[in-house]
Formats: sequence, C-alpha cells, structure tokens
Amino acid sequence: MVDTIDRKIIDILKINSRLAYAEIGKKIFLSPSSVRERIKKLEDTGVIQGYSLRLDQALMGNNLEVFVMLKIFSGKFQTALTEIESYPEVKEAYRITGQHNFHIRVALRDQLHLQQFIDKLVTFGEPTTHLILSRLGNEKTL
Amino acid sequence: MVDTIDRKIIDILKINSRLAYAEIGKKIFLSPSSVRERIKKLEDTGVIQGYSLRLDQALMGNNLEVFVMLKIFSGKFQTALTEIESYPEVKEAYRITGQHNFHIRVALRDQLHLQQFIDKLVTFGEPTTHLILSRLGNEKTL
DNA sequence: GGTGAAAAACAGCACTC
DNA sequence: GAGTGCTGTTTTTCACC
Repeated sequence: MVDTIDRKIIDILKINSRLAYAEIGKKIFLSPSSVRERIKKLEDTGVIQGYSLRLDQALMGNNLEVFVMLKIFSGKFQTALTEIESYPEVKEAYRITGQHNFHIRVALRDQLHLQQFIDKLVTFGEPTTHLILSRLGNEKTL
Repeated sequence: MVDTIDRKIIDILKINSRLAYAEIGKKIFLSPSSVRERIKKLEDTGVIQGYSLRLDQALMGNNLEVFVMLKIFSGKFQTALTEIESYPEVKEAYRITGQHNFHIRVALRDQLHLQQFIDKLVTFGEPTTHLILSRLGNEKTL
C-alpha cells in the first residue's frame, strides 16, 4: 500500500511539508503531477492525516514544558477525556498502559501557570509531573 | 513579539500548514502579502521551526506505538544521545527530570520489532515501556 | 506515470498609513 | 513598522496521452 517512493515522499514532507511538488519531484526524479497524485492518494487513504508545524515553545512565551502522567479517579474517566481535550496547554495526549491512564505533554508560561494547571487536573486524577529539559532531533514526525 | 494576529495565523497553520496565504488571509481579514510577511518573520525569528505532517502510524505498517522511559547507565550518556538520535523508530525524544533521563515515543511493526528495539536500548540504559492505546485530539502541534 | 496549457499562488518591491 | 497592490515567475490543477 505504501511503497518505497511513497516513503521517500513522506520522509521529505516530514522535514518540510510546505515544499512544492516540483521540488519534491526533483529530489526523487518524478514529475510534479505524479508527486501530487501520490500525495493525494496518501491523504485519501488516511496515511497522511494532515500538515502541521514545529514551534519554538519558548519563543511562543511558554518557558516551561512538562510531561504529566495521569492516574484517573474511578468514575472520572469520561470527565478526564473531555477536560484533557479542552486544555490549550496540552500539546499531545495519549492513553497508555501501566500505572497511569494518560500521558500528556504540556506547554506553560511559568511555574505559576503550571501550578494552576495541576490544580485543574487534581479534580479528576492524580498527576505525576516531569520537566522537559530539552528535545532531541527536531526533524521528526508526529 | 508574537501578537494576537500571529497567534491566529499559527493556530490556522497548526491545523493545516499547507493552506495558501490567501486562504489564511480570508479567515483573519488580512491580505495575502501581509500573511506572507508575518509568516516569514515568524520563520526568521525561529518561532516557526518548520513544517511537518501527521501520519497514521498503523497505516504506515507500524501497529505498535510505545513510550519508553530510559534510565541511562553511568558513563553511557553520550552513547545514549547518539544512539537515540539515530533510530528511525524514534518519533520524539526528550530529556526529562525524575527517575529516568529520557522519554521517547517509538513506532514499531510488531512485538518482535519491539523486542529487538529493547535489546538495543539495554546496552546503555534501563528501559521502562508503556504501550500507547490511542492518541487524543489529532489536531495539535509539536 | 508523463505532458501541456490555463488558473492559481508565490516572491519581491514600491507605495501608503 | 505594518499593511496593501502590482508584476513577473513559479506552482498547481486539470484534461488528455
């Protein structure tokens, strides 16, 4: 379903999804229209779910990035789901196996903001927080 | 530095970074050239670090996604850094505070692939693995 | 998968406020 | 400094081979 050429295109789009089809074509020796058709097919079949961007959270005014693992209180699962989805601070959220039910990455302005955020979480679960010191290799995908 | 209009543009690009400047302009009542100028400035100042895409890892042939927390053996820190960066299975990697030194998200084909991956990690650290059951709200940013 | 032509989008710059 | 309009160039989008 996803062949070698598709993978090459995807690898290029990972690094820069705004590249012109013609530019992508040059790299893999394919005409712009063929590149476009393949990308369209990848979109239609759902392999490519969308196009996003990498941001510098510090320059966005968020000087604090943390992971929060959440152990949800019994009966609060649905609440947790809706709440987590609604917070703009949450950049990624996953349901996971293990001691905790959710794993989220959060971008915050400062310690006070973190405190306020934690205060919201404790109403439906028990959070464990880890600070993010740095991110490795910034050219990967979602 | 990043004002309200910039934030609106960023929010639009988060959802679809391939939108034309004219389309973005329509949404926020700004001319295409102004949108273009603002985006260029955001790129130049480093707020926007690049453009990427959201993939369906299952459709990419990776039916297993996991988080791995790594406690690096003493003296193996530099090795860990280089190794982690080099694995194509690693989709995101962070240095964090707490019991573990690294937190990585990994996409794998199957259980065997996971086993082989873990085998590589144990040479420089102690891994703790959590399966990812699902991802919430797929329209967020890196 | 490629080609070619029309339509759209982009990049650069001069101009206004 | 920020926004707009204009212009040449590039890219996209088709129908068709």
